[in-house]
Amino acid sequence: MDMDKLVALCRRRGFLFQSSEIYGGLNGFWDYGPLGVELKRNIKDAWWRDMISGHNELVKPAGAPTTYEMVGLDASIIMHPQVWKCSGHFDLFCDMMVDCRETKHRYRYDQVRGRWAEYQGLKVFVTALGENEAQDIEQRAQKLFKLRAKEADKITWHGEIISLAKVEDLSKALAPEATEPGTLTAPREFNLMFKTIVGAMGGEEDAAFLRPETAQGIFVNFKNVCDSTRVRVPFGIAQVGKSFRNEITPRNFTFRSREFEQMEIEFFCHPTTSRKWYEYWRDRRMKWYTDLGLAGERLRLREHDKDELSHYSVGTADIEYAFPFLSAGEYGELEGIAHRGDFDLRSHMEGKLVKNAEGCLEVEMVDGADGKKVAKHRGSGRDLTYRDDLTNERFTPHVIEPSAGADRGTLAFLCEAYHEDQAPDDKGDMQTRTVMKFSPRIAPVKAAVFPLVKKDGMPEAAKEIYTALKKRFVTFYDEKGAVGRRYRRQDEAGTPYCITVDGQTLQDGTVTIRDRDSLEQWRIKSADVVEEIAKKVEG
RNA sequence: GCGGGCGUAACUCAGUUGGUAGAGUGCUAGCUUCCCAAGCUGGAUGUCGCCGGUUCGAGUCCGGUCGCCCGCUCCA
Repeated sequence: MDMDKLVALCRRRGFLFQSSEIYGGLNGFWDYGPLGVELKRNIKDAWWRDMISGHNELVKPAGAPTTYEMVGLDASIIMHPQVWKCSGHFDLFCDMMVDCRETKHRYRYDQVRGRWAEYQGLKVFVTALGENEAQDIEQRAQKLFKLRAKEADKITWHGEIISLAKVEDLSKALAPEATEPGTLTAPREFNLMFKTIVGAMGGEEDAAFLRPETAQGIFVNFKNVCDSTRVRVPFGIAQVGKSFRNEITPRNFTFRSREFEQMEIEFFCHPTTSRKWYEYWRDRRMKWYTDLGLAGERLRLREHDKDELSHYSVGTADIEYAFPFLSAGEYGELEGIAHRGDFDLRSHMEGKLVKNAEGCLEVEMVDGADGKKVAKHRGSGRDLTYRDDLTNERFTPHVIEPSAGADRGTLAFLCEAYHEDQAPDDKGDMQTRTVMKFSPRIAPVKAAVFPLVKKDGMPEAAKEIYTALKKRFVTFYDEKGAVGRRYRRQDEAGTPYCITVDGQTLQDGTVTIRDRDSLEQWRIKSADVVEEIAKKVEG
């Protein structure tokens, strides 16, 4: 499938527009048009219904260890800045970076390390990356000074290996992959989170951030939900909402946007059953996509390798889609299902966590004012543990996080739906037909109603059917031009069913109903149209 | 962020050595039409991405900027 054709169709038919287009557009931001908003809403609604409001806590679903409860939440986009410090986003997303003009590589300013080397009056701060930094630094210094290995002792070394951040004059620094000194730019702030100011008179000390993920709103409300709803572990809290990240390179249509919408679940369970719950959610979420029509070879479930896992995770799987804009064999992430252990709740209790030498999580400490070690980012100090009031056991729940991208999902459904096939025109010649084969449940428009010709009372009969359908479904009415043209227009919008009033309708009260994919038509009573569409769309 | 390519109607694209912008499709009005886009007759549409410069005159030349595509980089 040609991505350019899909992009053109999305614009032409009103699925997606570039944000602020009349002003030249804004990179990384997109608007959903009249058809797009219906599609995306249908996807979000299906998710909410299937995961939360339609979940029956009395029945154990297939594959689940036990019954469980699901509730929803809608947290604010701007939260207390400490949330992002404890979650780790602040340190990770607000680094100072330096760029190398020669190699075009970018480094974290404080992570580049090196040592002062001097030879024949030339003093250079030689840097290196990786595990063998001491050895690499020596070799790179030799190379820079054009010395043989046996002449290595002609280099005078000053001080120990230190961070580049402690070097004042970057023009004397040899970048990790450069061949000459002085190629690094001045350190620049690198804000992956959107910064904003709270308060009309606020200054820098009132800085806050637009959330880079919805998940933290759930974690910080964990206790509120427990205290107000009588839910018992295991249970999940779900949330749909906008998140914001300054992506380095927004690209590939809406795939990597700076403003995007997430559908996230944080599922809280007992540590001993967490592995089983992880497997349950991984499989459940995969099935959700296939049930909605993302069923082909382009969709896959991929378990992360051990070394790919985040430091706190004991298991992660991605649901991925082979988007047409990716190279053959490459997949883009639609959803990640992560086993996060007790990392998040502990972070908000104790403070920002890091892995220690033994591989255990502990609060990251820094030197305080009086020389004592203090937490780098202090937690809330609130008790976020859970007490099972049947067993009286108190524990920090483990978390399974199925985190889906609503825009990425929408884009995948658009890609999957796009088809071109051959259909005969009124002369019997084959013509290329563009058809969006959405599953009826997510199709933006469920049905279109046409009078075959604009006379003989057909428009009146058609309008009656349209009015009845409109009460329950997004429906489209069209009486203009040749009926074939009207069918084709609906094909491009992905409307699964077209109802046509013809001469026979006026005699026996039946209409034709046309299937978008098979082009088959059959007759039903016009009084049965609403129920017939309901059966097809709602299953 | 870097390098390369590109930006003309809703879409796909023409537009010569600088001289006031065109086609097809689509859209639209009417007619025709009892079922799958190209039957007939009309109609509308562009600050030529944006800003500035050169010029008597810029879609065309120059600079900047924004956006898109490709390759690096980045992607919790």
